[in-house]
Amino acid sequence: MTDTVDASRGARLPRSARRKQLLAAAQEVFVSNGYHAAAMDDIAVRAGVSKPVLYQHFPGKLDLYLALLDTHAEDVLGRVRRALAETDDNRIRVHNVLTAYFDFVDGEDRGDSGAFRLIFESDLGNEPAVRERVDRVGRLTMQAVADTVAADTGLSREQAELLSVALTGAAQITATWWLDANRPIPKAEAVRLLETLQWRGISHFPLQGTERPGG
Amino acid sequence: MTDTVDASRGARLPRSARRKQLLAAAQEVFVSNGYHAAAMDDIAVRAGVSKPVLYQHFPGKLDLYLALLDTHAEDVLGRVRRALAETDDNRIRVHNVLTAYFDFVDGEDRGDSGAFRLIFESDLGNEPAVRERVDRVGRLTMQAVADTVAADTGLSREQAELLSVALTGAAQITATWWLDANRPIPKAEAVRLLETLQWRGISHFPLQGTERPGG
DNA sequence: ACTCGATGTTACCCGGCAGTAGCAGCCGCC
DNA sequence: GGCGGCTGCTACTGCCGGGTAACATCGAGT
Repeated sequence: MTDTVDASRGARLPRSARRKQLLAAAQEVFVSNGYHAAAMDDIAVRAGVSKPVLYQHFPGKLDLYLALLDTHAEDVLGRVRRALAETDDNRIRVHNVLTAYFDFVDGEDRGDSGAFRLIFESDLGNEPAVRERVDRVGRLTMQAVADTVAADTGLSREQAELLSVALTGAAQITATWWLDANRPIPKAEAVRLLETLQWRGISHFPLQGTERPGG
Repeated sequence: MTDTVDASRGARLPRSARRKQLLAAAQEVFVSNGYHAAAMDDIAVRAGVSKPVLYQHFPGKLDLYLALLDTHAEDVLGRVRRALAETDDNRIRVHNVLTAYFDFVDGEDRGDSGAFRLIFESDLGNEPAVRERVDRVGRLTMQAVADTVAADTGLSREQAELLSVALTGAAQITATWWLDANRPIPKAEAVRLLETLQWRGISHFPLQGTERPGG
């Protein structure tokens, strides 16, 4: 998108501005190539700068990656928590959480091209520091949802967590799929369909005995 | 688990037996380290053999990985398709698909330790050959479900596909989470809970107007 | 028991890339 | 107006790991 390259090759920049620019360049390269296929040279060139400059701002490749990861982890986490806190109507909560995931994935507003892939599709899950951060996002969002589910259904904590994983996981997977499929239907419609699906599924728990065979 | 190493260092084996053994060793290493952190030396040592033997059976690291990927891709795909074909009762279909995912992930019967991670958590998604195979599994399972959903709900193809992604995605994510959380509840109970959630969600589509606010 | 080919081994090559040493130019400050 | 330090660059090192060349060993057939 933004060809930051050769616009200002050789120009001096204050530290904080340079840092932001490097992070932006790194994000583009990491997102489009993944961690392993991304060379530090690529990132430097992308930022219109040479490699040692990168090392003046970040001690190593992993640290650079983690800095990005942390930023976006806080972003999703905040969105989901706000989605739940904004109301006490559970149906609206379902709606808001779905919207949160779709907005996060669809970085239409921000220039943020595909930052969500760093978290949802990292190719560095075996690095402990990365795994810890990725797991943390999943765990905390799930628990935020599970708090409500457990409180309002009377299910055990384990049961509530399983259902919450189903709800947040579906939101994440569908949002990603919707984007990769080039937005086959409008965002609002996608959210509305999923909201109906999930609300019908979760709203009357734990009433048992919905036996109704046939197709 | 099975320390195939040094049991028979130096022993000659017929080609097909050796090949199976190499695939088994490769799977263990790829699963526990991921593609990038797995060295061909590791795999060879794991199989109690030296590196060139590996190259007598597979032209390169990627081919070895793809061979494993193909095997397990067919496995899940077959399980889900059978789950749908075994009945025409849609509620049982939901049950069967969930069971298919949980059984696939929980390789209790086979020695198959964590093979599902190769497909659901590959760290080589940027390699086109890998991406193609992983996408194919997701796409075909989704479409198999979407065929039924579209037929029985009257939704548009795009809408049916979105909901199908939600259903299969939730099955995949919850099964993986359940295993990683060390099976917090029995498999049958997890399936039953999710079956209820999903069946309530999907069964009466596309009836609109389930307005019922409040918590 | 000698040969021949399949099976294995040791020991190497070499390319890619993270990280670094040492040099060059720009700017403010006395 | 030249000196110091900050910003940046070119050019290198070192290592890890995929892939290979050349040599060794076993066993079947005659």
